[in-house]
Amino acid sequence: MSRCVMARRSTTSYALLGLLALRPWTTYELAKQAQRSLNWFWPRAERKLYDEPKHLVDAGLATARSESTGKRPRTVYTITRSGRHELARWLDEPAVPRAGEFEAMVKVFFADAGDLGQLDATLARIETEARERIQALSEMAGQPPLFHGREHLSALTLPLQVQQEATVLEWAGWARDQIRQWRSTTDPGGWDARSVLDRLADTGR
Amino acid sequence: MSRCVMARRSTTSYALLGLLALRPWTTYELAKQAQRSLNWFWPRAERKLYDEPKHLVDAGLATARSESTGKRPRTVYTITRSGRHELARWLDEPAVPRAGEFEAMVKVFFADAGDLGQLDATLARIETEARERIQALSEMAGQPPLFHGREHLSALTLPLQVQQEATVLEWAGWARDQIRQWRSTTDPGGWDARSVLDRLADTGR
DNA sequence: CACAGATACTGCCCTGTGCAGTATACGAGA
DNA sequence: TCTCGTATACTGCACAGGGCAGTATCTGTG
Repeated sequence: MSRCVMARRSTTSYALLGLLALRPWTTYELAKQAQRSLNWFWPRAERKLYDEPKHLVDAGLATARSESTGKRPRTVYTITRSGRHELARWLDEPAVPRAGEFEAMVKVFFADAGDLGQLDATLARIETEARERIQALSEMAGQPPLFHGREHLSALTLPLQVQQEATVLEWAGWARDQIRQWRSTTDPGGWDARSVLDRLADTGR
Repeated sequence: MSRCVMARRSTTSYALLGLLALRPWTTYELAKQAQRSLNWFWPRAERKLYDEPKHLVDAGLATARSESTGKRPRTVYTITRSGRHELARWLDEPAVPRAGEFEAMVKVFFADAGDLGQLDATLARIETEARERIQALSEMAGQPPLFHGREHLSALTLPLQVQQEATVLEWAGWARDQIRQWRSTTDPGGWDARSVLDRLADTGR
């Protein structure tokens, strides 16, 4: 049946297994739901979300059932007893460290290759994005829950997402204020970088 | 010489091009420096950092010079005029949205597949990691700068990194406090999830 | 009845990761 | 002088993941 039942599953596998623990889903529903709920802390391309459930079946953690809507086929996945057990076991493993990709910050870090207008535009886009995300998150919080009996878990995780965005928003505003004092991207004029860094060095003490 | 001079470069390419704009580096130095400075907002495996400079040379954005330390060869990369121009042009492009991977949050979100002890352990590990990172960042801030004349850019970017970690640290402490009021991971008892969510829904207004 | 938008995927090529493997260089201590 | 640990300087391989294009059917609205 399957060659590698014992292969270590990826985080993406476990994330989908977590959704399957709530109820059975078709691949399409699973992909959409993953993008709605998991995208904030475990973003994955739709393409990937179509492949993973097959691996779960190979590993015996889920079963697939072929159904159809008229002439169009669809696959419904259901978690197995072994799948629930494996999910609970996974919760014990220490997680891989947090990692963030923030291309705009690369542009800020190398701002001295361009001019102040470019830097301010980058910061402005960061602000706009953060504002939009806070909006989206607060709308999510206002809506009735997709699964009753799981509101407490949303209420535990959502505040961090919102606060992360608020932190970015506040920082971008501060940064735009600071660079107004600069002469150019290579010359901050009288702006005191050292005192900012020294204050950070103190927070670690 | 090269077949795809016009291919769109990846963010990783531009990040390394940014480092090359500061001074010439050997591949090894470039890889180490990228992990020290860029890892916070653009993390990439060392393996990848060895491949990318070759693509930059193919695209005419850098030149490679073979040197040697005794019998051991090494390659020194230098940015070209065309490379500096391309880097400045890239600063104008809107950046791809921020994306974060946070496996521990997946474990928190699916905590109802396990017990309160597992959830608390996950939150405790998040706290420890955040504390260690704040420590590392504040040590970076305290050290003399690697390039003089670039302190202002570190002073602009570092505060966000520190504040992000502080936000995670604070949230994890709050979350541990909250779950002490829960009966189990599936039953929060009298804990009022709704009021937390309603407060978040208000922040977006 | 047409058409937009949702459903339900697959193939291809490229980027990126983890790990193992292969060397040499160099300084500190036995 | 020899050894050993650490830094230097990479490459190969298998697999995870992303972006995009393509294919086809279903359903509700005008």
